[in-house]
Amino acid sequence: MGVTKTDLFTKQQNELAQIAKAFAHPARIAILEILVESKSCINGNLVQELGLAQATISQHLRELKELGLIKGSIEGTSVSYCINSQKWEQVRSLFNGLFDQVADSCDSDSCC
Amino acid sequence: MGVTKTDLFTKQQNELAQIAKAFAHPARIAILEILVESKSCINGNLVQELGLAQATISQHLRELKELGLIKGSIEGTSVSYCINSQKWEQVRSLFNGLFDQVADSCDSDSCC
DNA sequence: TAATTACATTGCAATATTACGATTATTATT
DNA sequence: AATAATAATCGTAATATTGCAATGTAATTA
Repeated sequence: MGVTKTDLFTKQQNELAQIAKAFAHPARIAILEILVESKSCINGNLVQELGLAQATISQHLRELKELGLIKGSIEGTSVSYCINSQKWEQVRSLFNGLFDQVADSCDSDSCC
Repeated sequence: MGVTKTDLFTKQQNELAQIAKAFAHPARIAILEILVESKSCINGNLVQELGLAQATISQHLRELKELGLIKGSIEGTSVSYCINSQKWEQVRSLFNGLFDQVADSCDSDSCC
């Protein structure tokens, strides 16, 4: 029904899925990459860099902000966005927690 | 319009976003975790483990298989699924490629 | 061969996501 | 205060995703 049955899953599973959604769109990946590179914390010239409308970018930024992956601070008439490196580390270990499990269980060649 | 403008982004950005979608649903996370733990490559008793209908699980399995994250082999009347550890490593480094960029650029406290 | 078992596929309804034009704040400048 | 600049929000259309009942398919067993 297009509605995820969150109650069937653990808190961690739901959390990881929620975060993964942030990465599940190329525009948001692009935004994150731009913010990472220009650590000077750029604002809405994202509209120029990417070819999307202002409203669309703003929407993606909000999603990233709601998940805590980025922070935004008002800077004159514009808004300065940047990576929230603390959250970033959390997310990294959330993913690696899953990734590493396979590495652990596959040290021999017991996998198919 | 609900349609992603893939042509605006790089191949890598689209690829990472595509893979991230695999992780963007708790049922698929749960499935992957179960397959990781029971490296003996379990089949559709997933239906019992998770509380979803058989058709729903099958659909999630197909998505994971199409992305190459899991493999399935016919085993009598049932199907044995397991992690594709080769692809798994690729995915891990795809994500870490992004994650590490922040670590690199934030060694001092130049971030906001 | 008929019945059974285990999955995959199809078709559909409900909800979510993506995108953008238009409008509405908010702050800065004149 | 009026204007400009910048970005958030609203409303809406198009498409995607999630979930399941029903049906189809392939291998196994009686």
